[in-house]
Amino acid sequence: MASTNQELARIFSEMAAALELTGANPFRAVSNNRVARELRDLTEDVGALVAEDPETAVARLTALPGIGKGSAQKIVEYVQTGGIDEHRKLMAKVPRGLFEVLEIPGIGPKAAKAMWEQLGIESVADLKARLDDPALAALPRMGKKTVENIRRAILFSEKTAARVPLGKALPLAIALRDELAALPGVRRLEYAGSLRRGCETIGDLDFVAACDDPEGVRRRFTEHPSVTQVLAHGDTKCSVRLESEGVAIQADLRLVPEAVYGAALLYFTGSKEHNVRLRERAIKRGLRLNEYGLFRGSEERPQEQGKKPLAAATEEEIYAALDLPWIPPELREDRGELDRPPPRLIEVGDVKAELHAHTTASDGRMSIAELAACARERGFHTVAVTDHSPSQVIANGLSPERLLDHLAAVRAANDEVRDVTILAGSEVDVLPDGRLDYDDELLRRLDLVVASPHAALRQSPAEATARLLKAIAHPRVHVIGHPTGRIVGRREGLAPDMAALFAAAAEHDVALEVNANWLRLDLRDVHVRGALDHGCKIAIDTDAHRPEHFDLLIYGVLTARRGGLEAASCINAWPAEKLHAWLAAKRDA
DNA sequence: GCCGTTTTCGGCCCGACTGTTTTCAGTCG
Repeated sequence: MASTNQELARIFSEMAAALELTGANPFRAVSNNRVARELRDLTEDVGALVAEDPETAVARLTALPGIGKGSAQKIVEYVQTGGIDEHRKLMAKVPRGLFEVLEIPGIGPKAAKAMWEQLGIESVADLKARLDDPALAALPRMGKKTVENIRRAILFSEKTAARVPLGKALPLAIALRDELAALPGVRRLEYAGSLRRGCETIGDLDFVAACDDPEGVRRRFTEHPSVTQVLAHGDTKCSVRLESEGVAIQADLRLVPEAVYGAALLYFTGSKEHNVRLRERAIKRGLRLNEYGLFRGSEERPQEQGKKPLAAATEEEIYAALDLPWIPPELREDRGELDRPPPRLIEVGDVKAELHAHTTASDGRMSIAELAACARERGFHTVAVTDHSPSQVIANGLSPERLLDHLAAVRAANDEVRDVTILAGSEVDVLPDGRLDYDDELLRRLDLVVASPHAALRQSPAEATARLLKAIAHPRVHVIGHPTGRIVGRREGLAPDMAALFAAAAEHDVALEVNANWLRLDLRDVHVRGALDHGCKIAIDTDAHRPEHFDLLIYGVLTARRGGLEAASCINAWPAEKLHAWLAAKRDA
């Protein structure tokens, strides 16, 4: 069941779209979108907040950047009455189907409004039916080519998911990057955009290149075998649609002189909101920032006047000229990163333990020895065997008797190996009512207990909160595995009051997992931030079922970095002695 | 609608590209 926060975020987004479609002041639309974004990222449950005390809730909400008195009142109105009057009025004016028309690349509010008002087009279905109608091409600023582009955009959107999961986009981008970077004359080339920021889904691939032979790189890019359509090919920027390994995605390449590579990389990495903050900061200092560098003065296109930028070659020097330290891409989301010194974010190399992995005893493909070998290959000091508990029938969950046998096998394997410690653990189901799937006596015999919700993932936020709070309070639990059970783009999962979970996890000294599988990434980035603010410990685990799953670690690390995680707060990055002592303390308590 | 080391009113980031137009609006990132 969706949380109040997410419901409200959707409503504010809808109001923004409706405002655009009715020709309202465009800044009002921007503003509503900003509120939607804050709500989406907020880990406190506004429903609970308002229920407790509306006045405090308003104060708390207006303290958030981008939420003013007006929007805070609307949020209260929603919680108290179940709806927002202005939203209802806007919805009565604008057909719902128009929102999906607005989603089509190339169609903005002006075009959608004209189609709707002049031709009565109220949905993508309507639009498709009118594609050959001359009246469509006759609309202002429309024409044959524009209509053709719309037709292709609709076809493309029908066969591809709106956004591609990080785990599919990253390997594709790395392959393309390496291929382009190997061309003669290429001095710098990197992927940028949401991919470089490590976002959980990717809208399109962005590449920035500095090279001696732009034409050669441009040609290789636009004529690449995976390209299905060239959308634009200017001197400095080209855009294509490409399909590869079952992934269909747009890709942009920006070609720049090496002297301004940093400015272009910064610009193309975004986020857009982070860039806006940087430009505002530049203006306050009498400077102007664009993709060609940081310039003195406020004249437009200073690079065309032959003016020399104060900084442009590297991101570091641009941040420095704005009196800022270099900010890691994962933090560039306009979530206050300009107002606090950036942490020394965790890296893949910091992780020295895998604490959530499966063997052939349940649904994994590795023996205990193979699991240990994978850990050793990566230089880990510890790996935990955490097979499923009986409720996971599909996953061949272990009965108490089988678990006891398995424990003995793990301890025997541990005696056989050097330089890796194999821990005997379990991924125990958190049952719908919050009880665990093994009794306490059995749990006491385990080195590590990862408690995870697998079933009843549609229960209400209140039930989910109670369920997970109970698991967190259990004295034998070390880690809560994939706490919400969401699947990126497919299953919403539980929507508990995350702030309440963080407080409890901090109190009971339970670590919260970032499941590194790119289908999960659960906790998600904003949860990590919230958990750290509460003083929680974080685990990053791959939930490995096969050897190659150990390679998923990067996705968990990127997500954790987006939440601001430092190695010290990640139990997988601790030295062996510290980790083992922490685990044992919980068992012996 | 939000916001304020000039401001409680009047601003609100910046440039590339396309397809429409005869100089630029719309869209995108």
